[in-house]
Amino acid sequence: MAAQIDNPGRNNPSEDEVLRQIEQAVLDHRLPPGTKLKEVQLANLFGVKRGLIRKVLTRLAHSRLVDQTPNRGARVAQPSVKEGQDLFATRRVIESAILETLIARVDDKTVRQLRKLLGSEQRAYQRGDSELALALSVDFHRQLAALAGNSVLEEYLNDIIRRTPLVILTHLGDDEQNRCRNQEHAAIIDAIEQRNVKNAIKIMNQHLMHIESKIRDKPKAPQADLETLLRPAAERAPA
Amino acid sequence: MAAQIDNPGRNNPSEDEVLRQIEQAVLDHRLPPGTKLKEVQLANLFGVKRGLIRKVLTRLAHSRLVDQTPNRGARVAQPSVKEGQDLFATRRVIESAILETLIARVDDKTVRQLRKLLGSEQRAYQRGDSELALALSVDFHRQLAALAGNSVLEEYLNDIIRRTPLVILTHLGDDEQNRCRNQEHAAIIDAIEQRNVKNAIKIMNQHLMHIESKIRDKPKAPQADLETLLRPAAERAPA
DNA sequence: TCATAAAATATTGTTAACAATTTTATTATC
DNA sequence: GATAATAAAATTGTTAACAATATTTTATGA
Repeated sequence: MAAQIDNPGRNNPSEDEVLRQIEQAVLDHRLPPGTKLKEVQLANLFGVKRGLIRKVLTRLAHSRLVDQTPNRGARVAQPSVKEGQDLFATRRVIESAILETLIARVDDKTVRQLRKLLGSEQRAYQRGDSELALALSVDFHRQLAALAGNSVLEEYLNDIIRRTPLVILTHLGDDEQNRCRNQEHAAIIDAIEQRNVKNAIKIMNQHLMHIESKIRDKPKAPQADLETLLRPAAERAPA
Repeated sequence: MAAQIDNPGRNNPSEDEVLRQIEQAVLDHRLPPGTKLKEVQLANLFGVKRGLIRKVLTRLAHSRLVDQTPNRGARVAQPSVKEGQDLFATRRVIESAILETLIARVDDKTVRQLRKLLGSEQRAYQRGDSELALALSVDFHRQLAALAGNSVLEEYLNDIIRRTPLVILTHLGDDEQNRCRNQEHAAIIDAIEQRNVKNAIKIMNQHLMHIESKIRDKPKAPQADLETLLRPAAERAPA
């Protein structure tokens, strides 16, 4: 776990700063779901007292990024398939509302801002800098929410953005196929520029569905019956 | 403040229980926005140690129900007008999505459940039991979310429900005019029964707009200029 | 009597110590 | 060598004491 947290022991970080760094480590896929978060270790890593870490873990648990079990400590959360599906479905609702709100108030400066961000994202992809590309693609969604100007929608979207990697990594793994498709960001900006709400929402939904549709219960391996289990090993079919 | 918290010193409540009781006091309009939440007092009231209260306050602050200022303690939050407007606008988005999801899966048993709840609510109104009526009208919305079956939407609606009284009490006061209109709950159930998504959403939006439209910046009193302020008192116009 | 400064009290923030529980390592037994 | 029991170590949970800060009360001077 130590390698996945920034080298933070330098300057006595605040509670908020520690919170942010752990969140960022989740977002960057550096802290996989299920990772045990030990208080003393974190306190040493960040150069803070254990009490501060306990506060941070409380907050992270309250946000569902972390599962806290009494006497067993904290782990990075592992959402169920159902929760993953619910999260993505809700994400479609929130992102659509953001687009609608944004388009009702958009101006040319806003569009230029978005295109500039898209440009950075595209260059990062071209350079093969996948860490930066990931960060910028996340920023794209954040920026839409910030520009829409509804602080509650923004808050919920940021919450969803923080939780999305947990779903993806838990159920699909860390594969570039499961990230934002960059060209869809461009198409969304085009639709925004054209003030075309319907089209923007349509593309956004496709954008999200390409990941969402893969989140489902995997077929369970057929359960061997008791008779099969009790047969001598030589007579069993290969597993 | 003591009178507004349940008599909780009896049985060593858990952290979650203390959290719930404070949330409920906000929801019941017993804890007005701006109320100072003193740690030692709360600890004595609930019969717990101060450390537990600090954890609860951290969680409440993280949920924006409470404002925590360093060295000055915690107060029940007082959302701005803008935040109130954003919250209601977001509520319309979330409630609409819940209705849509619910109607896609509704059966007769669900409709009966909702009608039963509505009946209790109507009887409370008729008896003039306004505390119970308030609680049941809140439960109506909660129930819609629970029955829709998307846990993330449910979570966000519950968050919104907890924060809504803060907006109303801060900006409109504790007036029965600013509560749910009971007949609109009935009309929403009718639309659900008819699987009429469009109509259900329309009524829900009207339901929320009757409060939302009152949340706005009040015109500021004209600011007296310096000349007026420096005139002898006898020559000043009445305030 | 009013305004200001000083003192006292209350409240919030932090900490290390200790208790309780869980996990890991070691030892004993078959 | 495998398993169970025991011991040791690690981790989480709780607490009271103390530090730091804010608020309230009291004293003093004009």
